[in-house]
This record gives sequence, structure tokens and C-alpha cells, in this order.
Amino acid sequence: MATIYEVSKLAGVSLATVSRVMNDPSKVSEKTQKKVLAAMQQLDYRPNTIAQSLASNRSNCVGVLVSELHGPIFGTMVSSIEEELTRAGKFTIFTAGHSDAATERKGIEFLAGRKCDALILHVEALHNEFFAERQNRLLPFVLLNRFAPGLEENCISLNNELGGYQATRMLLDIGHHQIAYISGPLEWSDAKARLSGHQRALAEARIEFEDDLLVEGDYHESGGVRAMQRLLELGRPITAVVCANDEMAAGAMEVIRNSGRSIPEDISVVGFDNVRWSKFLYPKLTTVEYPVAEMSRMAAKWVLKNVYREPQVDLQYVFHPRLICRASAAAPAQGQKPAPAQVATGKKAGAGS
Amino acid sequence: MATIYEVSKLAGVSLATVSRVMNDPSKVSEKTQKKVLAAMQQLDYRPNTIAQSLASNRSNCVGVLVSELHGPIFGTMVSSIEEELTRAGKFTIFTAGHSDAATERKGIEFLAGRKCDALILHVEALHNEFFAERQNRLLPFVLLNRFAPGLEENCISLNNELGGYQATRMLLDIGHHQIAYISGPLEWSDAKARLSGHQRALAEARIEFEDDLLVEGDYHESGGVRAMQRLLELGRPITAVVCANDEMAAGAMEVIRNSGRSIPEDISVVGFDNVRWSKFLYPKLTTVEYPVAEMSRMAAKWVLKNVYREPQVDLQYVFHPRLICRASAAAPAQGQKPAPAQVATGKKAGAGS
DNA sequence: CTGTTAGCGCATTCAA
DNA sequence: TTGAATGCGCTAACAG
Repeated sequence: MATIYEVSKLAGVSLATVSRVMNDPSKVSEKTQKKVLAAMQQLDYRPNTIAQSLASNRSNCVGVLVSELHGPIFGTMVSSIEEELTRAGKFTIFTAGHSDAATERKGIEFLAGRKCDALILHVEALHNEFFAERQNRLLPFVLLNRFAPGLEENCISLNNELGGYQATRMLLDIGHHQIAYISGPLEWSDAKARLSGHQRALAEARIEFEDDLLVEGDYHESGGVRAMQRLLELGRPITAVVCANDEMAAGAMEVIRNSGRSIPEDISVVGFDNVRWSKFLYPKLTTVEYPVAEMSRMAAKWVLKNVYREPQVDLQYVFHPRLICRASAAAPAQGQKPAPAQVATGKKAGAGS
Repeated sequence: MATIYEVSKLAGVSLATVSRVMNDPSKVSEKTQKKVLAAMQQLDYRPNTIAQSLASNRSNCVGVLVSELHGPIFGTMVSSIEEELTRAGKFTIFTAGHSDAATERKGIEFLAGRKCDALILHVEALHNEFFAERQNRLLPFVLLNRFAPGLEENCISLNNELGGYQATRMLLDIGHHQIAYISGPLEWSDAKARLSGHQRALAEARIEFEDDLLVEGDYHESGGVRAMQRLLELGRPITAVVCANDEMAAGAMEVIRNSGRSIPEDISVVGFDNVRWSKFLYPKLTTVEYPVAEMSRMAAKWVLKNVYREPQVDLQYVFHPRLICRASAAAPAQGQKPAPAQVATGKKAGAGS
């Protein structure tokens, strides 16, 4: 590989001049610029980004830590971020945290070691305090999908509580009274928030929340299966179930179908996330949209604005979920309102926002 | 951030010694080693990987280019590779090629510029010649999901032809005669191979391949929808359709259902890839497994063996697909064999391998 | 506008 | 076993 030195020799200029045509061409006369460019071409010169980083102490590179590198949610995160950053001419380095505190720490260190200019972090295990302590010591960072009091300006988050509310509120509106809930792991704040949205909707409708009708799941399909089985074994006249994510909803739907019941005639199902394949389910899943792509792009923009000083970006810190009405939820058989879910809720469900 | 220089001062040794305890501790006496380690701890020292790369001309880092960073196939690639490499203590840098030749080239240059030790490439637009020409000029590379004559040792590929054969062969075995085929973009070799497997199975059964029953799709759900619509408009007594990937199968299934037909009673559907959500479809999709995870891990192992010289790794270059029988395919209504697809084909379909 | 010079943080000779 | 010296390829003052 040709180096900047060889280029300078061939072009008959100094090494600094070559560097200038790459970083600030305005400081070089057109003529020498052409000579240098020609020499670069001829030698098929590519700058060594490693050396650039070392010398400039910037890497034009932002580090991204996500829990996993695959799956509909994380996949969307990763590719949305990359897209936005690439468009701005920045590079991206990804690493996985696997929802484990030690791994997450190591990931952050890895990224810091690679001299990233900024960090976009989707962590699940590390606590808010970890970041509060490091707010000034660590390189610039945004927390994606987290709301940390005191760090509001570093957080891009979703109003999960509202999402939970929207789902249950819609079911109540179309006449359901016996609504079960399959939650995510309740030690996680998003799972907690979605559940309390559900509870708020119930309270508002003066329906008592019953512990029996809540099963804690794990955000996985298998967890949805187990949870739904437990729910059916209860023998209660459940007419609807809201699942804290689509993955578990897929599991729940299968159990419901296998039990001889039909969806939504016997039991309505509502999911959360609106992952890509949720509309491939049968019936198509009614769910609450988690706008991962926009939020991820916003995290990238945060970096563009705060680190690379791009002026014309408007930041939004908190995002709102949105109910997507499809076919898996409808009025209960004995319900008063004959209107299908799609119509009945289109207007009302948004009221909470 | 503390540097190696500060550590050496605090430990009262030379800079070279500190470097040694990191890279080859056996060359340093236990005593000084302890001193250095203590100093590192005290200063919370982390080596600057950028500087390490520049000085050593290795980065312990492998570059990965995939078409997209999201989706069930690429997501699996990305995370399997990262997992395998991380386990071996190597780092991974990802970038996306977006099935575009120019972008793919830029991606490769980016990775090369970051001084990766090796490249794992899933390219779709760049031709075999590109790599043949660069075999010795480029840093070590493996092509994932491609078979390039002359570069066999650099390719990890799937026998796509066999997969296409398996799907159609199974349908023939259970009594189908009118089998439609929705292919991928036929300029791509994997799409071509899957199709010719289908054709081979037909030929073997002495059934003439009819152009009418072939529709070229685009590997997307929407393409599956369009293709299936065209197929139904033909008005032919089709009893089965094989789709060149699960994505299109999802689209096809929806069209079939909307037309008032049922699956598999009226039309059997077979997919290809066995993506995670294919079993969430209703009925669960019978499909051909593309073992992405294993193949991706194998690509990582290729690098471990050929670049990092890990001895005990056995390489496999060509992988075989496998038919996964679920519920979307069964004997046709007027078929002779009453046995369900699961049973009838469990033994026979594998014959081709 | 251009060239000279001095590092960036580390690995790696070569001597000692 | 250790230390001193050199350079990886480039950027960034500082002069000119």
C-alpha cells in the first residue's frame, strides 16, 4: 500500500501538502492539488485510517453497543444507525452487550479503545448510575431506549407506559373486561412501564387489576407459550390478552389456536413492537408500534449534532408509540359494540398521547 | 487516558518492558511483571488499540461486509460471526454493501483501510473476477455464500441446487404434478441454482417444466404477493408452489388465503431459508433450511485457521440444505398417497444429498 | 500557499 | 531479563 510519503515524492511536494488536499483542499492551490490527486490516483493511494486516527485523535467513527446484533429490533437499530451515519460520511463500529453487565462494560471499553468519537449505547444490564458517574469522564454518549433522570439530554427513549395504556384502552373501548397481560421481565424498566400503562387503563375504566391475569414472561416466543398456557389453565373467561412484545404474542397465538379457540372471536391478542413479521402472523397482529428506526436514526443525529457539530438537526428525545390496528383484536362475542377494532379504536386510542 | 509511558514511569521500568508484559509476559521476570501490572491497575490503563495496530501492522480485527445489517439472514450472519470471533479474542468490524457494486467496493476499502487482518465478504454485486484478480493483492478473504471456480478454498457456500431439488422432489413424492415456482432475481447465482434444482426434480419425474408456472420474484414479500397473483390469474389447476425464499412464501400464502383457497388443502406452499419466523406463519411453513449460522461460523473459523493460525479447526466449504417439513405442504386433494407430508417425505426427500 | 518538524501510543529491533 | 532507539502513517502547529 502506498503511503502519503510516496505520494508526496511522486507529486514533488511535501508530505504536509498531501495531507492538506485530503483534509482542507481550500488551503492548496489548484495546480498542486491536481498534481497530488494525480499522484494519488497513479499509486492507488488509500489513506491509512488507523494512522489518521492516531495522529488526529479523532476517528470519524462512532461506536455502537447493542444487546444483540440480530433480531427485528436490534437489526433495525443497527442498520438505521449505520445508514444515517454513513450518509454523513462517518464510520460505525458495532459490538454486542448480550444484556450482561460485564460484557456491556467490555464492549464500551473496546469501543473507547478504538478511539471512537462518540458512543451510541443500548444497554440493558448497566444501571443509570454507571453513566451518571461517567457523564464527563467518558467520551460523548447517547443512551438509546432508556430514560435516565438527570441525563435527559443523553437519552432517546420511548414512552412505554403510553404504549401499554393504548393497547389496553383500545380493548376496553371495544368492550373487553377480562383482559390478561403477559409482561416482559419485570426487572427491566420498559417491561415495568408497559405494564403500568396497562394498569392505568384498567384503573381509568374502574376495572380492578387482578394478579391472576398477569403472567411475567421473558420477551421470547417460548415464554409467550408458557404464559398463555398458564392463563388458559386458570379457567377464567378471558376475552383478550395483551403481550408486552410481538415475540410473545406469536407464542400466545399458537397456544390459543391449539386450544381450539379462535382469534379474535374467542380471544383478542395485542402485541407490542410491530416487528416486521407481525403482519405475517395469522390473523395479522394488532400491536403497538415501537418506532425503532426513527429512534435509532435520532441517536445518530444526536451524535452528528453534539459531536460533529452539524447545525441543522432537530433533536427529539422522547418518542410516542402508536397503536396499529390489524386483525387479531375485535370486540368480544358478548360485547356491546359491533364495530370491528380497526374502526372503533382508530380515533380513541390515540387520546392518551 | 493513561499511556504506556506513564505506566512505565510509575512502575520504574522502561516502556519496552510494559509492552512486553502485555504481549509476551514470559520474557519478563515475575517481579517486574507484578510491578507493572500494579501500575496498570492503579492508572486504569487500557492499551490504545489504534496505536497497537499502527505499530504492529495487525489489528486483531476482522472486517465483515454483508449486504444488509438487518433481516433474519444477515442478522444471523453478523451475530454468528461476531460470536465466534469474540470467543477467539478477535474484534469484528461490520459494514453494509447494499447489493451495489460501488458500495461493496467502498466497503472493502474501508475495511482494508482500518487495517483488518482478514475479510469475510458476503457480496452480491461484485463478480467472481473481481476477487480472482485480487486473490494475492488483497488481504486474506473468504467469500460467504458464494462458489467461485478457482477460488474454492476461499468460498463457503450452500448447495442451492440441491435445496431446490429437495423442495420439488418432496412435492412430487406426495403426488403433486402442477407445481408452480416463484424464483429470486435470476441474475443472481443462488436464485438460478435453486431454480435448476427444481427443474432437475421435474425432469427426473418426467414432468415437463412450463414457463407459465415460473414467475421471477425479487426475494421480497411484496414480490411474492405479485407473483402469486399472476399465478392464480393463470387459471391453471396448480396444487403447489415452491418459493425461492420464505419472505416470498409469506406473501404468496397471504394471496392464496385471500383468494378463498386454503393451505395446504388447495395449494401447498414450500419456502426456502427457514428464517426464524417461518414457523410463526399459519400454517407453519414447510421450507428448506439454509444453515446460515453454521456457514457464518465456518467463515469465522476459516479466518481463525488461515490468518490467526489456530491449528485445530476443521473447515467445511460446501454446506447442504435440509428440508424442514411442517404444515404448509401436504398431498393434493386428489392425490393417491393419503399420508401427510411430514411422514411421506421424511425419508425420501433427503435422497438427493 | 507550502515545507519543516514534532509527535500520536505503541511494537520491535538491537545492545547491554 | 531489561533499556534505548527507531519507526508505523499521518496530522498539526509553526515558519517561511
